Amino acid sequence: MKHKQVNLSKNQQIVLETIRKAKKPLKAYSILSSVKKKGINAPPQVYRALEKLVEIGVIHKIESKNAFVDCKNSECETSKATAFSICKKCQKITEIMNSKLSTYLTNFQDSTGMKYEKYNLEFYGLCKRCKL
Amino acid sequence: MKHKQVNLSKNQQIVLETIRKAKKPLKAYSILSSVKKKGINAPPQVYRALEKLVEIGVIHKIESKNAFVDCKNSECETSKATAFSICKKCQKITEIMNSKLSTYLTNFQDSTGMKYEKYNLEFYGLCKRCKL
DNA sequence: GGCTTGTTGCAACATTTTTGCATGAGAAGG
DNA sequence: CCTTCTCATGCAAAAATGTTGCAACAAGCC
Repeated sequence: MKHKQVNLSKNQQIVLETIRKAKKPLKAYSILSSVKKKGINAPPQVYRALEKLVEIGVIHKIESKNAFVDCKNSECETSKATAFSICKKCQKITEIMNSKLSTYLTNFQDSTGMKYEKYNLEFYGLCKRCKL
Repeated sequence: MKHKQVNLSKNQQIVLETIRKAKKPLKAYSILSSVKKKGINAPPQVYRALEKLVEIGVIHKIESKNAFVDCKNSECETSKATAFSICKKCQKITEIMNSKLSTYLTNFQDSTGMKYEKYNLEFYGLCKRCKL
């Protein structure tokens, strides 16, 4: 799977690297402490990088966890349609890539006449391993 | 529409009342300042009440906003399946009650074999009024 | 009464996120 | 080559959000 490359600033690259190397979603301060050795010392530098990375879609924010994961889906250029499964026990988080689901949700229309541009869906449950 | 009633403690009732009277989602600290006159003075009292209220399903948390709304749907006894639309401009938030959607999502199965017990979906866009 | 269980109140702390401002590096245009 | 503009940087500080721990209280029950 090929990673997307855009013009990222130095800080953005460092933060993105850190998230990509992690096996699980990272919180902002855990990112901060990881990147201190690389010269990023203060929260705003991390938050600014995260904001940009989310905007261009290379990472996603897990809203219910305040944590960030990299997007494994080379198709999604912006984070307009995201879905995750979250194991309540081991906290494992997986991005759901299911075209039927995304088609369904992207085309979903409610009764209020609102036009949706973006959605985020988070499922909770027990993963295969924890279910035993 | 009838409101659910369970054995709520005093603080839980106060917090729930406050949320029900509000026309929009309330943040925890805004609730706190509203209820100071009623003798709730510190964050834990509010957070504990919120936690319980979410658990029994009478309010929901809008994860991407850290805000709480009361559940208008007398059917939903626990907050196992929630969907909201959020206007990016006016911030108006509406709970989506659509049985097709909830059936679809409740029965959704991804490829990892995980069993979902709960989901939360948040749509973003422009509401009818802001679209003009 | 003594025991348990759950709620309350609160101080203190921890975590997460934002603001504001001064500096610096690089592009665009004269 | 110099100015100007823009955007990224670095950082202090604060604001906003959420948690822990503990002491007290109240209600039920044997």
